[in-house]
Amino acid sequence: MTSGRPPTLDDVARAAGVHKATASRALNPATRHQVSARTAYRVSLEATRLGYVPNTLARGLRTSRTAAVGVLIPDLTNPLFPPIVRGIQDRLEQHGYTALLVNTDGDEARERAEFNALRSRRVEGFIVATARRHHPLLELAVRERIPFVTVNRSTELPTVPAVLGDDADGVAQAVAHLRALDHTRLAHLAGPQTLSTGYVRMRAFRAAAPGAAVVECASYTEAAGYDAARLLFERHPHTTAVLAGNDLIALGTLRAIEDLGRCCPADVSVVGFNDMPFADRFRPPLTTVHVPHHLMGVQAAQLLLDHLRAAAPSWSILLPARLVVRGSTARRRPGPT
Amino acid sequence: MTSGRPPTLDDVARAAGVHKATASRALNPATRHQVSARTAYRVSLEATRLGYVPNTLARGLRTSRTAAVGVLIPDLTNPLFPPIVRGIQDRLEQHGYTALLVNTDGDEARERAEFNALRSRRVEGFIVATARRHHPLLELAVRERIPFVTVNRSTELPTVPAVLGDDADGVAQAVAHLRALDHTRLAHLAGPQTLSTGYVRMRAFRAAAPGAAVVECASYTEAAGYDAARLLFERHPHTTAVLAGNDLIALGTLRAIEDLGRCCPADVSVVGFNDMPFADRFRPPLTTVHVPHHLMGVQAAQLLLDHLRAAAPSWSILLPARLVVRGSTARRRPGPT
DNA sequence: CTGAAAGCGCTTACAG
DNA sequence: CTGAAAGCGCTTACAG
Repeated sequence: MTSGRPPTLDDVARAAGVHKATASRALNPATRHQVSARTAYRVSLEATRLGYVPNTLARGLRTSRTAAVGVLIPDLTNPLFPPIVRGIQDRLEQHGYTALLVNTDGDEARERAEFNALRSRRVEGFIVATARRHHPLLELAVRERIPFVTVNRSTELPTVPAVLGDDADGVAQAVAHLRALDHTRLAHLAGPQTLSTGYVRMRAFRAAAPGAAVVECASYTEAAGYDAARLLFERHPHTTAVLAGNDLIALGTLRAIEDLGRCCPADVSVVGFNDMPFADRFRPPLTTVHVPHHLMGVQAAQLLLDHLRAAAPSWSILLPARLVVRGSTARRRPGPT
Repeated sequence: MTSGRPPTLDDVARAAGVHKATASRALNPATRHQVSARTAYRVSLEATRLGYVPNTLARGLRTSRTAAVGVLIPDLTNPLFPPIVRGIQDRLEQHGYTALLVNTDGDEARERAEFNALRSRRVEGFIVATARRHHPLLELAVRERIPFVTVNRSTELPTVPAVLGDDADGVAQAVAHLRALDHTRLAHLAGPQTLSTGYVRMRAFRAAAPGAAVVECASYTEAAGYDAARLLFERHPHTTAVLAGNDLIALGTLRAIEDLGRCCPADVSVVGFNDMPFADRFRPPLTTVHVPHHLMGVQAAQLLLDHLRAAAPSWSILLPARLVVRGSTARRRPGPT
């Protein structure tokens, strides 16, 4: 029954008594009409009988369309990325495409190596979640006219389509919320300024709260958030409200607050960014800016797909952000301060 | 500078003044020694100068080795899977392999379609995290001698290598912990019995706590955990300790306890399973059985790789589970019961 | 409507 | 050490 190698188109053709070119046309929905109904039927029958699975590599070699795209993310275990990736996969799959996913861990050399590995698999384009504001590899990609879009983060090259959350608006909502709770001594624990998210959120914060304290975190991690928060409370002990660069930084901030013998939200309010999965189950439940990550992935995939079909100039997409108020923010306690 | 199509091996060969067969040998580390040092150097030089990226599809077509494996998971946004996938990717990458990842959402038809799509890309084998105890598709894969291993869950076919956590031991530890806290009215909210994890944990619970209440959840989700917990407390209101089938079921249980006006851990202790990311940040911090998911992925990838190299009969791997005690379990309150 | 032929970009026995 | 040739499994103008 099962021979050593999987059946080829030629095997199917022979079994159906036709030439492999005819079998090819019969099996491809786009060319089926070029073939008599009877032939199409016989070929399909033999194909299923033999368990024929077309060889995508061979087709790709011939047509130079692989129906694969590369997806670059920093780290899949960062809770931000699974929903984005899932959105990408869902939309790609609808179009018969496959995502080839790689982690870069923020390492430039590794990113370059992975990028080339993906090119050697002849992906038709890239979805990039690792963009930095200045990004030599992406400059190269632009020069070589390699189709790509960025997601969540952008790069400071013109003409690169991006799918982003409306970070500036999210920050404005967060600051307005804290103001409405009577907080006057605000601070921002900013994400890395090499990343567009860190930069945009910080600028929006400065615009909304001129003169307020800002400390930059070394990375978007709980540990970096903890360190930055310690520094912040050392320098500005009377801070009563913190806008964190993202939810992981917020988690680090919560730990720092606890270690300092203070309490969130009684003494200090904390707002995160992203609304990561299970943020509502934390202690305290995290007030945070929700960004529609799954949708972001879907839109990024769609944008790339559009780009691949028509070489037409593409646009960027800004998705709405929305403050979600939970337990980590409270009215400022009227006190001696 | 940049022509329309990417440079081929023949372009490089011509630029270096040799035949493409020679260029091929020069560029492949395994055959470089068949070529003079001078030629090897010249070819490499031209390759980098032209920005040559070998076409993996063409190579794969010729050698029938694609250096790709398919990975089947239920849903990437389930927090259990990112660490496993990351482990798989890390080990695969070390060997120059790539993972092709697909989500099945527990849908059998979809799984079959994805499976065939992956076969059409000529993956060399599969890592399956979607295994059910009875699994027609995997039976087919065994019959057709398609190399695969299962991870986290197993299937009831002999000869299929699996990488699993030691669930039975994890359950034993959890029950011992609850007993040590004086709990006598234990209950288990079991995972689906169609899955090896649900089945094995339930059997281990029955063995450790004969006669104790067991309710099966419809799925490994928070919602199903909530429903099952409501049912449990209706039937067995005096339950003081619950072992949940996994952490998501535990989260549903916590919500049910709250809705019933009771308190965890004061009234009811809850133990989860898996130690999902940020389980320590929940309210209350979740006592749970830690399973080394990243390592699990690494081992699964290694096992498949071994399998691909030597057709030798392979083995299974059982990784240690370890109870992590946090805030959701406490000594039973001496009361009127 | 169908077949014969060429070719996508590689690798690898086979000669020399 | 190097080259010429065949072939992996498809698709697609080109004839008929």
